[in-house]
Amino acid sequence: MSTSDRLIEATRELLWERGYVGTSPKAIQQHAGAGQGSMYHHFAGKPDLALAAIRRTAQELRGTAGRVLDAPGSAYERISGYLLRERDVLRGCPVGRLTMDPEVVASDELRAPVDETIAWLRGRLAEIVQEGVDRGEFDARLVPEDIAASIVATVQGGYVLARASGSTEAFDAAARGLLALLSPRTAAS
Amino acid sequence: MSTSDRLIEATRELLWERGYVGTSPKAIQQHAGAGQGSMYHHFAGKPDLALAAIRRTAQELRGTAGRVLDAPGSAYERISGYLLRERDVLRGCPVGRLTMDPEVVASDELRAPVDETIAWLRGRLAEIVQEGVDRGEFDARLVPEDIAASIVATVQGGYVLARASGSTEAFDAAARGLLALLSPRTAAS
DNA sequence: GTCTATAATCGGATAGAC
DNA sequence: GTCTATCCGATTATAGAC
Repeated sequence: MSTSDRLIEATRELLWERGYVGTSPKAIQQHAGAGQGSMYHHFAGKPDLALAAIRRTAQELRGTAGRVLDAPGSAYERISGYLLRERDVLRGCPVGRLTMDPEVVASDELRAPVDETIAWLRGRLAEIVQEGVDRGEFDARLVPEDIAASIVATVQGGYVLARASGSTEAFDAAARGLLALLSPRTAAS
Repeated sequence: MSTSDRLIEATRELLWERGYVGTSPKAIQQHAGAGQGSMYHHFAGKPDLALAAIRRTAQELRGTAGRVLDAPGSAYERISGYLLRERDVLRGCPVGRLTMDPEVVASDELRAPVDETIAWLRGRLAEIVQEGVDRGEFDARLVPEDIAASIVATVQGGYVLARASGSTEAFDAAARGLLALLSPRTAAS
């Protein structure tokens, strides 16, 4: 792995753990095993490095979520697969987390990959919900875009509940609750 | 308002806006119009002041949410009132936000009011869902604790979606989506 | 490409005068 | 109770040698 790569990876870790305001160039250099001169040779500064790290994290999330959502199965099964997929719940979402960072939100450049990733996820889930409606799995009165937003919000909020309590239990409860509401069996009661 | 109060209020604002790691004693003093000596006379330091601020914010949230949840009406109406109540969506939740702060989560003392507030909210919502089940408003197979977690997660995650896109639209979509799934009319399809 | 030196400002306080 | 002085390390770089 090149020095540049190690710097990006270290930044990804620290952004996930401590956010943008909580991450210093010095900490990045120590994690990457690189000196100051090295870091400023490869990147213009903290924002530049953060942008590279955020883009890579966003790309990775898209890949991981995409694979789950493209899996075979009914709409309900794929949504269930997304909600219940293995996660490092107590670490939170490496992308969603950035929305709580004042400097990320204040910068159009830093926020863009976050916005695009979440917009893509909502869009992909809306397509799947639409398929479910078309196949008669879900009530036709449901608005796919709204349900998609609820699904993504449940996951993002699930992280908040879990971190508040220090336990993954709340995340799982929120996911189960949403799935019960979405379940063809329950809804057809 | 006393100097002590002004310090707490300034800290509340800054914690909401920038989080714990992003808030410096100097910034607090400037916002409060107080000198350093003044701040360190009233509080032992940044963690002490933050604790007072977080407790006050938690208390206020409990009051506001409690009033909405204690309102008259069916279970669905009260949940709907909670989800759709007026909020400063793009600022996010002043309590939930703290769960993304590494130093808050690392401190049992600072995390406690956050944990208690969210646990209380989940409990109160679970009671309301249970009432809805008892009255036949909701499917009896629903697990009230799980649905309550989904409701709180939808709100907390709604803030994330809204801040990612820079628009309140996503929050509203997530709330509508969950309400549609919860709606006696839709569920009875 | 990487290293060390230097620097201005901030962070988070303590000490003591008033 | 509030103010000013002082302190030491961290932050976020830039400059120039190697």
